[in-house]
Amino acid sequence: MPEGPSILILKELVQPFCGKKILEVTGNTKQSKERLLNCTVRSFKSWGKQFLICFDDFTVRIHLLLFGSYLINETKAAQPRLSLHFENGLINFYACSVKFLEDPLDSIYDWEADILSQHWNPLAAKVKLLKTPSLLVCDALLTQDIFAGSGNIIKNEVLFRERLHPLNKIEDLNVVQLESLIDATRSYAFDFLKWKKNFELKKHWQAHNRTICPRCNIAFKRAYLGKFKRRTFYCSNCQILYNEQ
DNA sequence: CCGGTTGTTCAGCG
DNA sequence: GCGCTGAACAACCG
Repeated sequence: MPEGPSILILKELVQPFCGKKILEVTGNTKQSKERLLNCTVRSFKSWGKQFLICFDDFTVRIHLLLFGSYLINETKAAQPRLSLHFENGLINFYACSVKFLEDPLDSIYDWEADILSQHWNPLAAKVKLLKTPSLLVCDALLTQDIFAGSGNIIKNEVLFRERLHPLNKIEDLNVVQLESLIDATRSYAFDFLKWKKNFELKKHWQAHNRTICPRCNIAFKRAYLGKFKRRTFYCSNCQILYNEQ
């Protein structure tokens, strides 16, 4: 379910509850959810994969992790982790992390790191990458401090588009390649968003979960690479490794 | 029915 | 304190 673009869709869908008071709170979260009763939602925000429900003096952070899901004005058999009831409907969150944030969001989040934000700052991303020259590109695209909202699908698709082998180090890319990688990540995230809204995301996957490279017609390599050891699909022919040591 | 996964955190260890 | 590893969490699909 949840890479950054999916959280943006969630944020859009809950807008009818912005400014509304919470009339009932249920769910199996261990957090003190009673606190939310009679509170008015001031805004919904997001940072990368994190969904933020903002109140006057605190924020609820929802992270869907790998298996989390939500339903709006619907229920299913599973017990919700957190359920918020409003006069005009309800939001159910399942299998997610729920956390109260007490500090101002500006002190917690670097909005410029969110690949989907209007505050996204590609130059800041470049500076961060240049400070971690030995970082593998496959790991860089999963590092939330640099590319908040990017996940394993975005990683595989961006590396394919950029014709970069996942085991390249940042220091082995020239500045043009580095800037192109940064721009391509944001650009693919918005393609992801558009396709996801149209329920056609998978149809557009070129590398992720694919077996044959659409450019070369040879078999994709499939391996668990980098410090994150996430599933990586790549073409050993057209995704180039610039420094094989 | 089992294996696998669009993710993160934490304990334990060297 | 750091980096690394493994475990834990947990739901749905094929």
